[in-house]
Amino acid sequence: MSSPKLIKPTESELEILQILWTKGIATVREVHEELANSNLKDVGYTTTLKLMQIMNEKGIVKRDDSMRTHIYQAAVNKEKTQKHLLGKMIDNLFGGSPTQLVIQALGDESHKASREELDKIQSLLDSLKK
Amino acid sequence: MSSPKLIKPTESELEILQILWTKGIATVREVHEELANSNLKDVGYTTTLKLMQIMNEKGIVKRDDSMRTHIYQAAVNKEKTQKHLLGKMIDNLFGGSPTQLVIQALGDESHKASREELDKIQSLLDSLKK
DNA sequence: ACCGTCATACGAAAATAGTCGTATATTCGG
DNA sequence: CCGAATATACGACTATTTTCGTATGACGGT
Repeated sequence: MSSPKLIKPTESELEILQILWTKGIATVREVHEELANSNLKDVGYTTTLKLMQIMNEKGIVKRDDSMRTHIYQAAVNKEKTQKHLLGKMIDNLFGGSPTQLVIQALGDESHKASREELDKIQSLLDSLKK
Repeated sequence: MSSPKLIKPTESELEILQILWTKGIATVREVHEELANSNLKDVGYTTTLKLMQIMNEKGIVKRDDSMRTHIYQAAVNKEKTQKHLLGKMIDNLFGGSPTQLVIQALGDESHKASREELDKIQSLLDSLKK
């Protein structure tokens, strides 16, 4: 096995992971600001800090603590994590059928796919068919 | 608002909901057996019972308790719930892009879509394209 | 009528997640 | 050198989820 880790980030952890995936590396302060600005999270600084410390213990993130201000980065692969959680959702919500999930996702009115995206899906579909 | 309920079933609750969505109605015993047989859940009977009682309090399921053995059924719509949680996942994990989610889902090795399912997706895709 | 089986109710422990207060150390401007 | 600002560490409190033990009542066979 290449990846012995069975990661299951919590919702808060996912919010942090997203930021790290986007920024590559970040300090606690940066992540905290990002959470505060961009969206739906209004917690104290030490809360974010604690979360990231725990994520570090779990191995979800890595950090460079050679300096006073520690530098964090994601330690789990974005695509792998997406796949893993998606697989769980397929099992938990769609009876193991990815097709049902795909149909619901494509039919989601509030997340419409563009023509371009549809084409992208089409070519993936083509390659799966052969 | 048609649906004032913001339902957010836990993972265990989703497992139970799935069974109820499939069977239509079921007793605690039936749900419990199903959980034990079909898959990844090995808990005591009273655990399942308690879960379903809580779900009843939350309004996630309804029950007919006019008889000694109560009969349960889902009180939340399957498609609505799927859509709701899927939308959350699209936002939380895929940056709001359902396309990325679809691609990951179709590429999931452990949940391969059959030829028949691929055709189903194809026709949905066709109708979206026009 | 009695007993073993099966049902629900209920309380509460155990596990997990999220929150923050406070202590302490480092840095920097003056 | 001193104090304000900023960093991490750490313990603890709260809430939620999951789990089960035990009590109690109903049913069915003998």
